Amino acid sequence: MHKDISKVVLQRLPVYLNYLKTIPEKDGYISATVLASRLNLGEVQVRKDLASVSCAGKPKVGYEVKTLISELESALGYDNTADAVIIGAGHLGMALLDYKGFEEYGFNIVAGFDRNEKVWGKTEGGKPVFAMEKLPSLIARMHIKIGIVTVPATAAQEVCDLLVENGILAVWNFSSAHLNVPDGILVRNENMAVSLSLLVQHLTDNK
Amino acid sequence: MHKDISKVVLQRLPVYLNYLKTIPEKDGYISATVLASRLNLGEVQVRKDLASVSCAGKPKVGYEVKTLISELESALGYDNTADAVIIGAGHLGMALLDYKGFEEYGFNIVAGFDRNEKVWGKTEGGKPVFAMEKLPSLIARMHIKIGIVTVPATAAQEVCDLLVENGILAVWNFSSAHLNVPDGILVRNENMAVSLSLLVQHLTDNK
DNA sequence: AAATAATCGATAAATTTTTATCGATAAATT
DNA sequence: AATTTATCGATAAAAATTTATCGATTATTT
Repeated sequence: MHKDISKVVLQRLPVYLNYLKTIPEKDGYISATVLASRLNLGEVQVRKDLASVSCAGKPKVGYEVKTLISELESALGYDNTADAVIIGAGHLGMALLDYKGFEEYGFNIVAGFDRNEKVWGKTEGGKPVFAMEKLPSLIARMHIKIGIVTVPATAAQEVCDLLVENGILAVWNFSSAHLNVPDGILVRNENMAVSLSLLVQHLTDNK
Repeated sequence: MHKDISKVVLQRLPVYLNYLKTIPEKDGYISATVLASRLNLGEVQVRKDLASVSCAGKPKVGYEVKTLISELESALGYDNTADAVIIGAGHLGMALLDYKGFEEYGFNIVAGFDRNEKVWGKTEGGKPVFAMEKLPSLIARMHIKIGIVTVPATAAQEVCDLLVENGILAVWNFSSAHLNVPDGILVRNENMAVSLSLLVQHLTDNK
């Protein structure tokens, strides 16, 4: 079986998956060569990446798109059926609540939570937004291990503490605050400015 | 001067910067050792990363936080403000329009654009949302080079083409669509599910 | 049926990134 | 003033990642 796929490869796999779903060859075959040139990647790199997921490549024709897609999906979604909650139902929280990409990768955002009762109810996508008070019982009942923090920086630590108290093991932090957590709790910071920064860097380099 | 900072390092620098801005030692010194343990990174890695930006580290005490912050900021190019526009004023677009992190790091989202006239006007954060028709003139007048695409996947290519036609050089794509662009145009895809996936991976590994 | 062309997948080389080691240096201590 | 301690920064080693090479394989063409 295919295991131990490295981080960098794991980050590229969705690119392939994403692209394969849009191509006209959907019912036929595609070669690593073609895929590479379409995505502006190295031919060997693509072949090696795909090898970590599939062994159904045939010389002269390449990979059957259909099987490759399902192989990528299972590799990415394998063991990933994880539930998560979002704290902070502002624009970003709402956007993530309704983000369709998660389902595709086996993630399920169960619900959002917010202090402000004006946003309680349902999102456009049909996800519920509850009062903060309901958080502990829901986390416990559904054995949720992942919390997504989309509150303002000033409230982030407080929310984080609450999550940890209630048994959350991993925190995905969208606020700009640095979160202090006990050992064993994983924090991943998402900084939009970083991504934009890298984009701009590239822009000024190539000139 | 410090040049040729690699991509991986470039991605870590904002983590340091971000953290340094929040610490109590703001007016004093901090060592790579302490910084590393606080951020759960390798001591040597931190020292090496900082070396690519600063040479003001003093044995026994470490780096002066104040200077280190400004060295990081200038290395990351946060002095040079870059303007950008957002196409698609749904929840995600709105969230990005009002995202405070950008300003803080020297980026300026000038305006949002949307087909739907119901969202024209101002965001909560005071950023304007215009009709699509106003896009070409605004891009031209303000010499905007960066476009952020937050429309549904079905409209993404069309929007991308429009941006490119009007002189945009870099596209930050939040839709799940694969974008075709001419040579010389940079596309960066943001996939939320990938980030979450990496978080979960970590979670299941360490157990 | 044989020759040709395209591509896979494995192996190897090159490059990049991470981690380890260690002497030099500056503050703190004796 | 000498000694100890903590840390830097440079150099080296290890590990991971990317890129190149090449024989094997399979469809296509002759």
